Amino acid sequence: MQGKRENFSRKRAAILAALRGTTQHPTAEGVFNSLKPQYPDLSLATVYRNLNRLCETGQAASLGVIGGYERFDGELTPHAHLVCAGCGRVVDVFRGLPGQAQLDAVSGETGCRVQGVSVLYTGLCPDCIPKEEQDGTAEDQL
Amino acid sequence: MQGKRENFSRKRAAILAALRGTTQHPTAEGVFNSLKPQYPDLSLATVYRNLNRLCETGQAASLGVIGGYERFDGELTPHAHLVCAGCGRVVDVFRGLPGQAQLDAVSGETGCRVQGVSVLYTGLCPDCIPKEEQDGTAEDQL
DNA sequence: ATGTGTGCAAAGCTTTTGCATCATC
DNA sequence: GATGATGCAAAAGCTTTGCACACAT
Repeated sequence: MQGKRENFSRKRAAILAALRGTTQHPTAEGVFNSLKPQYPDLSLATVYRNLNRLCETGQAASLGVIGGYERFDGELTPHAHLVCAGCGRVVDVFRGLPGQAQLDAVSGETGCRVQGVSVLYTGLCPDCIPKEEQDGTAEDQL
Repeated sequence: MQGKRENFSRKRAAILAALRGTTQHPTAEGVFNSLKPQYPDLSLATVYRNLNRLCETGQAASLGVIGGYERFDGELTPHAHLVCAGCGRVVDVFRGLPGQAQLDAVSGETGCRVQGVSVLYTGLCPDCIPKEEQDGTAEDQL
């Protein structure tokens, strides 16, 4: 009642803010956990509902299912991602996207109208490279 | 008794053959359905088990989860894919992969050791382009 | 005989949904 | 009051797993 409209849903705004405030590409449960302290009555269903809604309205994006969980992203600039095989972390990659020439090549090869691309690299993040180099100690750390 | 070993598992061989004999990137259930007539006692669990095993042993590949289902591929040549937004079909794309220069750029930008890439285009296949152009009739055909 | 592969059914897990309630305007 | 958002719990849906039995060498 401050004269300003409450932004419709405080929790939806918080979910979007949580997404924008991290580069971790969290899962629904990750978002839920990060918000739970501040919103003790938050429900996982609400997080799912709003995450989907934010994606539909173009305010957020989904990376798709990685390792069994759908991961979400608040960064709207076109970019690729790299999943670390060691720790599962997902890092942003701004240089690994196909250029217009490649999109044209795809159109030409397939006869399809290309609308978008999603590029997912696999590799080892800087933290996990040394672990891998020592030996096979880097099996399963979260 | 033919002197030759039975290839260990006839059903596993059939599953791999089914994968290699199509460019449809089927789901587990798709493989199951295509083999069921010939192997009436085939179980979906067997398909899942062998599909996973074939991927682990490098004889097949997984495209990841697309539209809720994991899709599999018997084509081992590195290539990208395009998912048609109209009909859901997945078509092979052999020209849309990042080159070594891009991989190096990713390494340089992120400090990660790049091991692989998976590229997924979105668009409209030749069959669905006209449908889209007429009007919005192309909502939900399988 | 021994080790694998398989069918069946149950369990697992993430995500969605129904419904009653609560908040917002 | 009407519309939209939420919590809770149940349902849904794909995939995995346990176990007993069958098959291959």
